This record gives sequence, C-alpha cells and structure tokens, in this order.
Amino acid sequence: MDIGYACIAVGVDGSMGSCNLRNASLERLTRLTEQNLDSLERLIDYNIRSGIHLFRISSDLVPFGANPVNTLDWTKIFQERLEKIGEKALSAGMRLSVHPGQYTVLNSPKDEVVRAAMADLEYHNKILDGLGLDSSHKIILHIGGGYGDHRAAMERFVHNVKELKPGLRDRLVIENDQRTFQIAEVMDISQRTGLPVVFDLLHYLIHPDAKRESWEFWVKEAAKTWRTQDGNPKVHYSQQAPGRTPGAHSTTIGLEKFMDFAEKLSSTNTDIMLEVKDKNLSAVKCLNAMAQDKKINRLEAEWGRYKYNVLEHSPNHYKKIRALLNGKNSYPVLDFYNLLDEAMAMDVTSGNAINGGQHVWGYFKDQANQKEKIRFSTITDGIEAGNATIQMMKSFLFKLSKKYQNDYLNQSLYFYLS
DNA sequence: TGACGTCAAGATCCG
DNA sequence: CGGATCTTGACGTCA
Repeated sequence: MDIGYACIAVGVDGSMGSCNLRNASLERLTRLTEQNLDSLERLIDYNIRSGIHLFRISSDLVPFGANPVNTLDWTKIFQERLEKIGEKALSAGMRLSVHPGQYTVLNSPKDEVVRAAMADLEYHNKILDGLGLDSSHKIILHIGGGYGDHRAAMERFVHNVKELKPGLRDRLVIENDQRTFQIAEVMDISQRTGLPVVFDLLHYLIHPDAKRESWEFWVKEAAKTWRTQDGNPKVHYSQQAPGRTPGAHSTTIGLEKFMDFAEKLSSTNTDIMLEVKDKNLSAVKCLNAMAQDKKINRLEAEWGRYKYNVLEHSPNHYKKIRALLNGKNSYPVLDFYNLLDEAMAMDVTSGNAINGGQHVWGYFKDQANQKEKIRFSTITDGIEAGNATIQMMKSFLFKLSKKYQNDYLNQSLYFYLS
C-alpha cells in the first residue's frame, strides 16, 4: 500500500508558474515550462527523501498545455529533461498520476467541449509519455455533466472514450463524483469501457449509490476493475472540512478515521491518494501511522520540523509532546499526531508567537549584526504595541535562516505554517 | 449571471 | 519602494 498527495508540497519550492492568455507568448510559455520542470523535479526529490511513492503531477505543468495558443513542441524541447525526471521517479519506485479537473468534460453534448476535453486528455497523456512512464501511471477523470438524462450522458461518455487513441485509453481511470455520477453508475461505465475505477470515499459519502451499499463493498468492486497492466488499485481519500460546504477538504487528515479506513485496505495492495489542504504533511503523517518499522526516530524527525510551530500555538502542548517522545522504546504515533493537530488548531496569541520567535532567534543572536538585532527587537516590541505583525517577524527570521544557512531551521515548517 | 474550485499572476493598497 | 492584501483568470455546468 502506498500513500501519496497531490500537486504541491508545504515547505518545497514546487509552485507552478502560469500567465494569462493575453501574454502567453511562446517565449514566456517556454520559460514557464522550464521553471515548472524545475519545480517538478524538486517535488520528486522531496518525495524520494521523504519515502513518498505516490504523487499527482499538477495539470499546470505546461501553461495552456491543451490550448491552441501553445504551439510549442514541448515534449521535444524538454525531452531530455522529462526523461531524466521520469527515470528518477521510477528508480525510486514512485507511481505518478495526473487528474484533469471539473472542466474537462468528455460527455458534453457540445462538440467543441468534447474536442477540448480530448485535447486536454492528450495533453495529460503527453506528460506521462514524456516522462517515460507505462500505463500503470494513470489519468484520473470524472464522467462529466448529467444534462438531465444520465443514461444519455453515460452513453456519450462510453462512445467518446472509444474515440480516444489506445495509448491514452490505456491510461484512463474513471472516478465517482459528489454531484452527478455516483459509484454504481461509474462501475456501470467501467463494465462497458473496461476502464478501471478510482473509488473516492468522500464523494461516495456525499453522493452514495441508490442501494446504499457500504464503502467496503465498493472498494472491493472497484479493485476488481484494475488489470495487471494498470498496477495496484487506487482510491481517493479525504475528510470533510467541518462547517464548510460539503466536499470541502479538511486542513489535515484526522488519524483515527484514516487508520480505520487504511487497515481495512491493508491486505488489498490498494494505493491511497490523499486530497487534503496540508498535502505532503498529511501523507507523511499517514505513512508514519501505517509504517511497518515503528521506530521513534520517525516521530522525532517530525517533531524537529513542527516544534516551533507547536511552541507558538501552545507551550503546553510543546511540553506534553516532549514528554511523550521521551519513552524511547514506544511508538506513540496516534497520541503524537493528536497532540500536534490539537496544538496547530489553536489560535496563536502574540505572546506565544513572540516566545516562539525568540527560540528561533536564539540560533542567530550571536552571529547577527547590530542592525539585525535592532530589527528583531523592533518587530517583537511592535507586535505587542500593535504596529508590527507575527508574519513580519517570521519572514525576517526566515531571511536570517537562509542568510546564515541554518540547515536545521531550513527544514523546519515554522516558516511555512501559520 | 454567478457559484463552484484551484492556484498564481496581476493590481492595488499601505506605511 | 517593498510588502501585504484583494481581484482576476481559465475552464464547463447548473440553478
């Protein structure tokens, strides 16, 4: 079982640059694509360092990659680059995927929308082809609109899938959505197209099938649709953000619920793609929860990254977690993350923020110059007086961390989470 | 016609 | 002028 996350990672320079249609010159598109490949490689490197073997590549990799305005032969131009990145991921045992969003509608009654969807699928397929990946690296697609007649809409989907070229079709996987096509309908389309099914748990909970079969049932049924050449079955897992509109993803994954889910899958070789705001952070959390080697150093490494965040949220939790990790022979993964999540959900008071900032300042106070010393005390005084912000303090400390090349702080999440 | 979701570019505001 | 904050863009469907 592999556990992964989508598109971007907290603490990694992996953002995808874009531009608007008006100034999408070929020069700009070339430059952006090159920068985005740099970002992709940094993300892959991070995944390898972190033991993450499942990752979704952002659709923004090539700006306007499916738009006629982009006439770049980018798979040729960046062929070497793509192959190098693909090889790196493959040799680390990584499984990659892409996921066109809600606006890629293959079953539209409008010809031009279908053509655009096909172009978009071609674009996504070119990413995976360019990276040199086989058909176990998937393109996950929703069915599309209902148009007041699901039967006809499903018929159009089945018909249009058959129009796709074989190399692309071999990569395609279909997913249940939270609005229109529930899992039983998607399974029906799978029967008629041979496409494997990604079961999305949260979509199912919001929009279940008419017979209300259990999710355990559907996970098993969906797993049967995956052939050998498709690789391991895959599910999407997310949790509802409390008090937000149904389907909104939670900021982080609650571990008890996740472990209940994952333990029921553990014998099936199913991969779990997390959809959650804190991305890689939850992936590492869930990997640690399911780890075979229950070594405390996993949690200690996490603590090293989170400790100053915890301190600025709650000194009390900071103490509790330190005490928890003193028992060197145990592996209190659930207690650890429960305390961590509880702390991170608390409001940051200015007093606690300054306290946290002063701990971090401790790394620099001997090497800092006079101007920097004055600046730090001006900011901390200013926070109490109301004319400086916690953000100002943290971005100043971030500058110092980079300037003085503090490796321990540079891998900390202190500068990336508020 | 706007809401939906997502991210970053672009625009504007602030001291 | 630099940094923080708001708005826009790109996509298609549906109320």
